[in-house]
Amino acid sequence: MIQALRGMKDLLSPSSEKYIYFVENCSKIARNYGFEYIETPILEETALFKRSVGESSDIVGKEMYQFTDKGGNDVCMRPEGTAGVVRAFIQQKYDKAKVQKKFFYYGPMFRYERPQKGRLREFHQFGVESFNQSNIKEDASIILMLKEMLDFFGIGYRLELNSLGCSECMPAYREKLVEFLKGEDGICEDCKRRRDTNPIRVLDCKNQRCQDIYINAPLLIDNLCPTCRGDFAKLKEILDGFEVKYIVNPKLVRGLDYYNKTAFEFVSDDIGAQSAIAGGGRYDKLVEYLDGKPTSGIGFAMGIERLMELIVMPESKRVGYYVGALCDEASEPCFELAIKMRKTQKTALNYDKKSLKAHLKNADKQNVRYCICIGEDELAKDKIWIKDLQDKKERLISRDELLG
RNA sequence: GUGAGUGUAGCUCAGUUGGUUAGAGCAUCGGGUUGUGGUUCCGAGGGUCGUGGGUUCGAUUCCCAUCAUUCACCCCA
Repeated sequence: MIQALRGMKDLLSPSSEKYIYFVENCSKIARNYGFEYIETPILEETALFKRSVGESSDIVGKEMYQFTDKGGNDVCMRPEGTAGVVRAFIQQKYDKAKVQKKFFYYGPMFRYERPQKGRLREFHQFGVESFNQSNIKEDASIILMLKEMLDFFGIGYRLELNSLGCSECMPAYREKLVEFLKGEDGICEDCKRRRDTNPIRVLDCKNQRCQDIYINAPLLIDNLCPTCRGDFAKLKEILDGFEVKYIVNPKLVRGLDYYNKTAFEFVSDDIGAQSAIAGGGRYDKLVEYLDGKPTSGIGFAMGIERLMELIVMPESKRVGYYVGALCDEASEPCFELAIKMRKTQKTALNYDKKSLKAHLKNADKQNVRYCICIGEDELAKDKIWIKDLQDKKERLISRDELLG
């Protein structure tokens, strides 16, 4: 038997219904905030991700679905959504036009990882990107929008906030941290490796011994330049004004290299170890890295599979019709009737002649509102038997009455 | 990539101290006298006990390998 590849899942009802419910409602909210739908290719040149996500990240280092296509191009299946949107932004020359643009997207992402709870090789994200909005109010409104989405679905979460600094303050801090780490030999092997590749990452190491050591580590939040410090204070002020609860986590780092300044993460305690349900932040240098004109950017992405674990669908009401024949002679009329009804109504049709009991059972199982049956009596009277499964009333009506 | 756990019916699982016809619940289908559902009662179908090898008179059970899957580390949404 051929089965789906490891870490790849088919999406069937009821999960598929939940997926649509999720993206439709998120899309609606995003549109209210002025975002427009964008779709970018799943396959992109490998260089795009190497330069945006960053070669130091594990995503690029070892998790990408990378291969050479038949034309000899080095290509990748996208591991995240931002890079492609930024590429499209530049390709449309919006950077040169200096226009403000807001996009939302959703779709599959690919990372070659070992699957576990909340982590698949093909997974789906819903994300937004906003360009040319350097005002800190945009950071705030994006967080407010994300909060609104999660609140809509009744999802519980914790919001963590940090500032990663900018090109003014970050490099100096990084050196300070590396200096601190040089004197600490008690840290774990992973942290020793990170010390060279991506020192900021040591701060969110899960090893308790490391964390004990890092209590004394310098924190970026204490080393911000005046602009970053001011913006971060302003952001907190706005969020306070809207009564958004958050905690400042000075050890929050984002996994992708392109982030600076505002960084945030929405975390849930109810879905296992992979607890980040949404994450994002500012990336004011990314457009330049990708050969565009200097353009600020900010966005976030949500892990749809992780969110779907937390969403409870509203109870579905009985809707539509079920049509079934009680005798062989009625099967043609039933077929024709159903086809006509389908022009205006959701109509389930059973091709087989069955007992009334069996049809009612089927109709009930399919959660339709009305069960229609045609048998010898109905054919003789040229009427249609219809029962409302909700209020249990039944009657005989004419064809025209039903279709009209 | 590392570690641990699990593979028995469509699903969730029981069971076999190694021995004849491997069980339950749910789901499916049929029926409970002549055409009435979602909560009933009765019945039926459905399993080469993940795959390959080894030990044994005999393996679904013990051993090894392999594959799949789950969880955790790593990483990240």
